[in-house]
Amino acid sequence: QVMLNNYPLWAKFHKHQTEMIITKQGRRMFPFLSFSLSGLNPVAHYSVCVDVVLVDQHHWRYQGGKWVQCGKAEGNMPGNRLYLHPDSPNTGAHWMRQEVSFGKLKLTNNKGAANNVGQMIVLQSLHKYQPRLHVTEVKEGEGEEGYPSPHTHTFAFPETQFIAVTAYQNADITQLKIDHNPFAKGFRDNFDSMYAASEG
Amino acid sequence: QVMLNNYPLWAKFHKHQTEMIITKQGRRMFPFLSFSLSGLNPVAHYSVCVDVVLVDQHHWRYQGGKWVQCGKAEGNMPGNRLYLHPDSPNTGAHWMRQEVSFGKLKLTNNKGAANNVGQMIVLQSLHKYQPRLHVTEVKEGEGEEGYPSPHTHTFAFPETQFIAVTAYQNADITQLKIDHNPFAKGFRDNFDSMYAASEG
DNA sequence: CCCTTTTCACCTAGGTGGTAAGAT
DNA sequence: ATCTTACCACCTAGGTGAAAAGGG
Repeated sequence: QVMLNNYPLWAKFHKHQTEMIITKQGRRMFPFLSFSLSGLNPVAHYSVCVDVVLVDQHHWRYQGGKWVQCGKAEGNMPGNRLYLHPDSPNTGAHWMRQEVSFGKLKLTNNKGAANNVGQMIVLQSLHKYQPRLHVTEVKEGEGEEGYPSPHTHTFAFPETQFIAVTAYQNADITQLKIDHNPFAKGFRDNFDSMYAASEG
Repeated sequence: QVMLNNYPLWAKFHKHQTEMIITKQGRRMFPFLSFSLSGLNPVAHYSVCVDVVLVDQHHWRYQGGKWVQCGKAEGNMPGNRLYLHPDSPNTGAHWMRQEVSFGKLKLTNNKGAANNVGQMIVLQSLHKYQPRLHVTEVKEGEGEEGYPSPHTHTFAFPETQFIAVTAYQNADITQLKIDHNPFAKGFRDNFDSMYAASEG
């Protein structure tokens, strides 16, 4: 009923333990979440959103080339952890017509950014997280859009788990980002050598 | 109840008879439509949209430095002329909180683009148009969003009238666009001379 | 002849990781 | 010592009018 798009890429990152940068002004995820939905009622209305929850109750530290647990996580986290898909609410037909992507979702460590509800997800650095997809049927007149209600279906793909960081720890992850994120093209080795080769 | 933002700029263009470029792939308006709404019920739901209607039934031609009428307009125009604000539907509080802008609205002469409903407004070159703002209270469960219903309020500002063109006719209009549209900065005279002056 | 389309250099706007400085 | 922030060069993505080419 729900498929994770770009699964092979997610799997490559997951094999090395995915890291996602968080900044004060907010940083996009890469890879970003994208799903294909099916089995909805084409004429019913749904809201679709993503939230991000702690996988465990530990700090993590990158030490000797490995991620290791280290002490307890801090108490209740302040800040928003829910991101409503900008198309919400919309019909089942709309959600099934094309992939449902969260390319503009941003992660931040700025607790004050909780004001921008629906803009950024507030996380804590060096904690491990699991993004989840929620598909909620909205019966018109049932209060505000978006927040998971009794009629919500929730989906979580372990391949999308990540550790929030303020700087990359594992060089393998850095290289995967550089190789696959178009905005990091400036850091690709092959980029210069393409032209260097054609000059000889 | 509705105010046209950036009125002084619109007035400057209007004094010279505003022109708006239309292209196959769609061209943004400049200036773009932006309104401030007040007097709505903060908890009621509204859809907000813009449409563009013919001002008269004539072709226009730019001749001898003046716009002159010239023959009858063509019959019924095919294609979409309605642009739903991307935030629609939303609460009165939302619409009143900040200006309601249509900066991404695009104008086209491509009749086949009528597929992209809500993306582009299809117009005919060398005809004079009046954009209109529609604010529709949406009672939940009343069919689809957006199209003006019996409970719609409509507003039209004569200062926003324009003639659709595929290339600018009046050099005064071209200069106003260059002077005020940030994306046309490359054509501003002052741009190079700023540096030239500081070299002496 | 008049109008439209295509292509271009030049911009705005903003997403990358690297790096060095700052904070604890 | 470890983690965070600010700034940077370098990229993607796409909005400008000019000018030349295309079309009826």
